[in-house]
Amino acid sequence: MIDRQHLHILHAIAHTGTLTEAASELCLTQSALSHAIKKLEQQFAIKVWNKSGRRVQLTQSGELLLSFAKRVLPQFEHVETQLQQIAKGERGTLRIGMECHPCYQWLLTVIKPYIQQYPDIDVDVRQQFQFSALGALLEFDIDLIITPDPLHHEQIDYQPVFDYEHVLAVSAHAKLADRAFVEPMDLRDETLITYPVEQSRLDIFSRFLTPVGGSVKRHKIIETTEIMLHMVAANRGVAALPRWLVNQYAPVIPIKAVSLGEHGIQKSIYLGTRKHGDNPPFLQAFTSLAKAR
Amino acid sequence: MIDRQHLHILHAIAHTGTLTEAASELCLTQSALSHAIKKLEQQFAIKVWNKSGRRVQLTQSGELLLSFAKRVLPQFEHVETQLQQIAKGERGTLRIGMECHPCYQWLLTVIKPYIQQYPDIDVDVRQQFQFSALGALLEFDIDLIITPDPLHHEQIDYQPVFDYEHVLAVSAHAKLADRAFVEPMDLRDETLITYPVEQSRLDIFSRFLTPVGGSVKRHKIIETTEIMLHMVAANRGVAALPRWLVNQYAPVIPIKAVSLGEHGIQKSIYLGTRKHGDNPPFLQAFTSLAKAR
DNA sequence: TAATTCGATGAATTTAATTCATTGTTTAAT
DNA sequence: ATTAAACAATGAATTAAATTCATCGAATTA
Repeated sequence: MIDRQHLHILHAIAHTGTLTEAASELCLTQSALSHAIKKLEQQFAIKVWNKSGRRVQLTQSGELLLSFAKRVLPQFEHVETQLQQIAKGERGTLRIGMECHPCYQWLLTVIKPYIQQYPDIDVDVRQQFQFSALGALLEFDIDLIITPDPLHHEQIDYQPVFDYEHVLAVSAHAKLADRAFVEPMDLRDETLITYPVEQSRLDIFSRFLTPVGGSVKRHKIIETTEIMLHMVAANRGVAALPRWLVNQYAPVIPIKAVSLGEHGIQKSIYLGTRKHGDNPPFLQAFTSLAKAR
Repeated sequence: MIDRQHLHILHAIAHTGTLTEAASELCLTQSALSHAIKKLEQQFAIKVWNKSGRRVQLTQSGELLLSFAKRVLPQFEHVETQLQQIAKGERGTLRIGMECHPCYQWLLTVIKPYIQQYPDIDVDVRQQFQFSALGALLEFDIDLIITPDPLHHEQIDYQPVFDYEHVLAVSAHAKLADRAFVEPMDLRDETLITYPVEQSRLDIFSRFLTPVGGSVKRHKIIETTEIMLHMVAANRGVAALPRWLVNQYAPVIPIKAVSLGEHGIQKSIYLGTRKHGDNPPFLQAFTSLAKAR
């Protein structure tokens, strides 16, 4: 079997002309090279070089191997450089799984400075795991999940990175728009618009309506934030969303944020990572940057 | 150092999914793969895979190595195939050194059937060694010399492949044109045109003039056959050349062949090869074909 | 002609690769 | 819930391979 070492030997021979010099270049003895190539020659029943005087002269097989060596050895070196960059955290792909729709807006504000600071790190945001990113994290398909609902798991480490209030988005012209906050009973005759998530993971149910036996008139599912907000603005329903998100759209879409209950629903965005495994350095860098923000 | 074996391991892992299966594919134990990659990991301070359940999941480093393996392993296999072809004599370059100008004409008639019979053998005819091909043969720069002058050498084996008569080419209108043969004395007042070779290697001197103390009026050096023949036709001199060569040009250039001496000078074209060394099988095939012709 | 340089080679040695035997997990089956 | 089977990791033992050492012979240089 042709081995990388054989290629190194051929290469060294080619530009020194003698075994002895080539050997010292490779920090080996002349004997080692001679034996190594002899073995290759026996394996393939070829000659790699011929003695010509007291130098060596490559045969056709030797020239073939040499040209292969010149082509392929730099590729090995390149891959090794890349591995070293990965080891030093200078290169890699940060694979992020998103589990919440509105988190994306927040994520952008973190990614922007991150990619400037780490130009050789590819950032790969995957939204297809929207509702089951945990499994993907455990399967090493992603390295980080961003979620407002830190489902407890033995091997996952969560860290809060951003606090916000979960509020009710209502049309600026709705009768609830002037209220300082709403009570569960106020939603009895409203249409509630939510993302397509199981009800137990929607805070407006689990932390607002369900505890006091409240309910809504209708429950409508919408996937995209923008359409959801336009529906709200048109007074076709209300939606529970982060306050910062509602405020961000308020100047362009006539909507208003109203607290859910007297004290509001306090939430956080969490970053989830595997406790064990090979978390690369640039992942730590990302979480640090996210927390500092 | 990344080794070819590491790439084989990565490749096997990738399409089996488990160390155990990959190991049996490579005719090794699971332990061997584990140790081999562990060493690589330590060397580069990386992780190549992570355990995910009881399978194994490649990391980014692992994927990098895998894609490299997929790219480079086929190249190794290709080169090995080429080496085997060389070993079996199915592939190679027949490097021929020409030592005589007129031999080229003869060579063409041999090469034509040869390249049809051996389509994977490149034929490389080098004329730059015209007057010192022997050294090139001993230095392994060529594998075969074609020469009418088999300079004896311990390590060179000569075989005659083509007999011909060395004749004097004269203008069709010259007074010597009607002679059955010329004597050395007839050249006393002639201009002799030869190739630029040392005089001792010119048969007209060594086998015709010098033995009887003959000489010529002038000795002119010309490198190319065509010009030489035109000079002869214009009666500007005479030249010693193979009869078949003169006859070949006679229909288009007004020249005539006259024997040198009553019995003529009989010559042969020889093929010279190294007695020892790595003479490839297709070289033997060439000499056989040349002799059969 | 002698001294030097170089590659080849067999034997000895060192180094590296591989296996063996075992452990701890994970998954599937009972 | 328990057990059994499948799997990867690991340290120690073993085997295989690479490398060196010590010479030799051939080629070149002084």
